[in-house]
Amino acid sequence: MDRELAHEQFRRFLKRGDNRITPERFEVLDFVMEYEGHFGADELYIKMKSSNSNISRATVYNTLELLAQCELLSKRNFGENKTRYESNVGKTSHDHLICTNCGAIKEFSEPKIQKIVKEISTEIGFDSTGYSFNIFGKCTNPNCGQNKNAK
Amino acid sequence: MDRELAHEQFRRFLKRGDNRITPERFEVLDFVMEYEGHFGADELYIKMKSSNSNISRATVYNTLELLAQCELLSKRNFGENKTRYESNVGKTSHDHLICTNCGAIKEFSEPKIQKIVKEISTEIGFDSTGYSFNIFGKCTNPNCGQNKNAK
DNA sequence: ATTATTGCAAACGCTTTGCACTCCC
DNA sequence: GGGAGTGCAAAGCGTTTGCAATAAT
Repeated sequence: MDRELAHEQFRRFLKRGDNRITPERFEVLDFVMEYEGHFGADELYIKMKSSNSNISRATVYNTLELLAQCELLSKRNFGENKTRYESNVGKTSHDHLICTNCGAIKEFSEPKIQKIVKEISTEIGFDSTGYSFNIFGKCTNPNCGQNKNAK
Repeated sequence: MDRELAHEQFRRFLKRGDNRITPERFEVLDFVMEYEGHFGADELYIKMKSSNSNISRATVYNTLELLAQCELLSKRNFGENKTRYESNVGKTSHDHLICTNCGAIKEFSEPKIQKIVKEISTEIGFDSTGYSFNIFGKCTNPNCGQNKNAK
């Protein structure tokens, strides 16, 4: 089961790095896996608090960083000056199209990109650990532009 | 001459959008073109202030947004939750490798990326206006890791 | 017992806002 | 003269920090 595997992966990661196994860290992981789509760190904190968790902001922020290092979580940035996260559990790697008009986010996979990342890194002399690729534009949703959440 | 052309391009852009031609806007443009490499909005504001300009923060931020719309300026995000800008005057389009260890930024051009952006946008049904592509990793500079500015 | 981790609150850095004044059209 | 644009200061927002208390090793 995904949840157990994720816990196991996180536990191994923590031990490997001499980090302690704390209930708070696994509580954060559980909330992360429940999330559909992308979320901000503070958003997750608020959500946990309103579910009667006793977690602190600092712990949420720290744990998200650990989960990202552990690759259970992807860090994204959609050009809004805040970090967004997305669980990797049960998902394949992908990139995003962001509608700058209504805020809609669509996913796509394009294997050529990984290849390009490798080629460029080798060419320039760079030990690449990841990349970020976003396409911005306007989506074809007929209701596009009615969403007040867009910038 | 580049400076005159840029002014002319900005002037036309402003008129087209019913924006006013103000000395402050061209003052910002001049400072932008002087900058080598990437800079933050506040950084530019401070620099202008210390050059005895009477510019305000609000005007700098507003004008940078206009210059980006006008395509005299590129907006970048290197995963630090702040917007970075880079003058397009006298430069060709490119993307970046960011060293997460020392903060070094290298540029590269890869025409395949534009092609991919077009293909994906068509496929998904999306009217793309731009993209952002960053590769993260570790550079091969022997002094890498000694720079305290890196995250 | 030791010391990493936690919760809390306050500070931080970048950006946006509200307002009265200014000056482009 | 009207209203977009300006300068200023303060507020906003996401994130980080310092510290005493707690709990994993």
